[in-house]
Amino acid sequence: MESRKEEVLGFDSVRKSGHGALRGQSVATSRRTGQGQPLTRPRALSTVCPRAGRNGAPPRRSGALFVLIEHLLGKRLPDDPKDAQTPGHRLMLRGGYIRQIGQGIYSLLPLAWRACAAVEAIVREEMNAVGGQELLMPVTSPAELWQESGRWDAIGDELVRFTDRTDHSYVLNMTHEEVVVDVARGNIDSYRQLPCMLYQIQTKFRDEPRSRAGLIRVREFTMKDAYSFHRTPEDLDAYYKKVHHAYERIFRRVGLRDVIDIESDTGMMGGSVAHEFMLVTPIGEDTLVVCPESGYRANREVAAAARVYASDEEPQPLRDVETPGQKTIDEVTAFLGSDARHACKCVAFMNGTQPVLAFVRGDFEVNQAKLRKAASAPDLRAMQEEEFAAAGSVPGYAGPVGLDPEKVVLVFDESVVKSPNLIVGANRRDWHRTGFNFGRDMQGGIVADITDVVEGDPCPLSGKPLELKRGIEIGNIFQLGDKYTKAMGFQYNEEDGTLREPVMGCYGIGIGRTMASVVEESHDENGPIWPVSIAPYKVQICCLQAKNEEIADAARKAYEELRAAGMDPLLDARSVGAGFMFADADLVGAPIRLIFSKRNVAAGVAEMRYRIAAPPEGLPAELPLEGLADKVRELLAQLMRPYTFDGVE
RNA sequence: CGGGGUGUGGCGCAGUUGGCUAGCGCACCUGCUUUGGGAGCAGGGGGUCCCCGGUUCGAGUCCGGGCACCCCGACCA
Repeated sequence: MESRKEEVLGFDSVRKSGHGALRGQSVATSRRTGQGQPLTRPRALSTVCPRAGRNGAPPRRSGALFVLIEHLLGKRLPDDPKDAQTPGHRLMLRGGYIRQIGQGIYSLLPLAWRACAAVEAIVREEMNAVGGQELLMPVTSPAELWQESGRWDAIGDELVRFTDRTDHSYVLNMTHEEVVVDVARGNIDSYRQLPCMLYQIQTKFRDEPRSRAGLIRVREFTMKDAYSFHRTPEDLDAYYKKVHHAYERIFRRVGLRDVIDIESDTGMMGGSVAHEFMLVTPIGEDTLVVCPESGYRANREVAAAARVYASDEEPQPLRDVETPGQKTIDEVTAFLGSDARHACKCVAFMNGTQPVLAFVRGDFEVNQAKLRKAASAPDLRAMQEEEFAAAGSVPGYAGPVGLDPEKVVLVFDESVVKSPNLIVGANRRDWHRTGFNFGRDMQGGIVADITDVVEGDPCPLSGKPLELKRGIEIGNIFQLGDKYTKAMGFQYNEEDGTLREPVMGCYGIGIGRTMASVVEESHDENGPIWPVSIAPYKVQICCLQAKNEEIADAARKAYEELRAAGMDPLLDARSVGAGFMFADADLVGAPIRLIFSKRNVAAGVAEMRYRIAAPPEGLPAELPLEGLADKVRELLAQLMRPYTFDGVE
């Protein structure tokens, strides 16, 4: 295999006259295809000797190894691709970071992959630091495992299922609770082995109904997922806090600035306590509720508000009123000369075949995550018009009075329970009722908070106005409890000889999404501004006037010295205009740029440019070529400081 | 799954009521000249016009059906 590879990569086939093996047409022919395409892989890019450079640029030195920008796979474009929506997506397409292959499915080209690899390295360090053991679980798993946990039925189309040639059912794992519990139950028998944390960095597939914004929301993605097992909920809780802290370190180290942790919904993962780590950004898909006063912060799916519904209105009698053709809250209240605060909105759902009607005051919106939890209705979907009859109601005129609680689940928001004299639907066409008072006109049903928090609602902690923000979820942590260990029969021997199920936590980070979030947060119109910690290339050498032997030699010498000193610079010695070269360099986004030119080389210096969000004071504008590598290394160490903790905890 | 939009070389686009060999800019290749923020001249290569069917002497263009991708919504462990 090894010898074959060398032969195919054909280092010796670099032709004197011109192109490197990667571009050349005469490289070894692929035996399989016979089409004469050079068989290459990205790895080869960093080891292949480059071409001599066009137009008589200096020939390569024998034995020298370069990473030349013309060998860097990924075409950099002057125009914005039309499908790009967010700034980060646009720059990653323009810079040749990613290539879309289908809806929500991308190849990561070398630049993106290098940044992701840097993110992964940081994640590994921090997971190892909290005692994690890395392993690798498969992309697929048999249906039986998911039937054991109950999620084979509980999860919808998002879980991709398929059968093999012998008609056995499998899934593409969208998460790995089932698989990791299987691994753990086969390997952990004793309390002595607990606590235990296992993690992997692996591909997930979720058949999202809609992907968007490049790597921000995709169907196939790389995720770091970690799972911990504990003897007691207290131990889980303590460990959960440790991972929480590790996550803060990770997001700081990858250079994300505006990340907050918020309380979140546990959704179909189950469990009790959960937090999400959100990059706060207007392009985010989640709505966050925060209180600057108390520090309260939560996903809108679970956020609470301390609303007050005081009213001194006298209860009015319940009365039928004709409202021909008036269906919406706006229409009905306008027709009756009232307002949305005096109306009761009914939103109709189905949970499988079970009708679920949610009642909120007219000026609020139903929060489906809250409703799902309150009504124990995991499969909530909007009710179709033709399903209203079975629920005993009429679209546009649905109201709480007169429905059969045996057939219909009724959920009332506090805003309805505590507000007097509401306008409600009469459950017959063209009729409403006024003067509805919960308690007098309606008993029973489920009473719960099922509304969205709105801007300015009082904070549950401080009572001050809440603010709404948007965010991208880049990580989450859950306390799962014993849901999976119990369902899948994972037991261990306690000290006293009894059999017990461990309690479990799980902890995810989207690797590609984190990398893409960095670009969303840190860029200008010319390209990403990479944090030094995850920049695909930390140093780029730009050699202007590369046809001049002396200048090119100086640039190449610097390149070799930097490499020898353990750095991995990118060398651009193309015979192109300075503007062209700098524009490309901006798209690559190396934080440190060394510029070699006639006047710099004559002065015995490399000119320094920095692509850094907040450059520290006193960065050198040039460095002497003498001892350049050491100086650059020191500079890099200095620039890395904001992304490390320097032993300070 | 609903609503809207787009499919023409690697990217961005033009292509009239159906009519000549399908065009433009960028990118790419060759040569020369240039070289500090996307250079100039000359020459050159690259296209199943998303797919299938139909109408027609003739279809990128008209008709029917499909597919893909994007946006908004529904959905989202």
